[in-house]
Amino acid sequence: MRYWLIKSEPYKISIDDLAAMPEQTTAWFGIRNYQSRNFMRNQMSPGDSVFFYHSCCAQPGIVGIAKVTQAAYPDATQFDPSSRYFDAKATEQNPRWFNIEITYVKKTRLLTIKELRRYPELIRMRILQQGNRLSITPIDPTEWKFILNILEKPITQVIK
DNA sequence: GCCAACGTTGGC
DNA sequence: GCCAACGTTGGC
Repeated sequence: MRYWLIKSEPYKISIDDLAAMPEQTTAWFGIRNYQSRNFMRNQMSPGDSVFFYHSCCAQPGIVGIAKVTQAAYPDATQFDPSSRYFDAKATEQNPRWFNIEITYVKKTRLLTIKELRRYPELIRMRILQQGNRLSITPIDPTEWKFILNILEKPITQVIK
């Protein structure tokens, strides 16, 4: 049982989009970064918990919680020449890219990256490191609990 | 829109 | 296997 943070550009798939999907579930396809692929293929498994993060938008931050509901399998878009995620070097026998599936759990308040940076307990988070661009990052169990705790408190008690 | 940081590609 | 060039990410 592990913890993760997954970035999504809300104009592609927002937390509301995820909630509106059939079964509130989607394949997390289109990841074309080896480190993120390896996390999915080697480590992510059903039952893992996920912070859903909006990036590349006016207010980047954590917006909800999801869970992994399907272990990694080959990403179908790599075989589809009409897809922007097509990869000519991938074959059915030797797929290069994988996706897991995630399912909506709940929305949270917006916990912005700006706010995340204010907690010394979170300074080691990957997404807060300079230049970090990984769209899937592991979250330390201690950090997970810390963030959950922040999310449960009224905002007025958290921000000075 | 800018730009720093990083990953990937490809010539050698 | 090096490394320059290029493309992408993502906060601001």
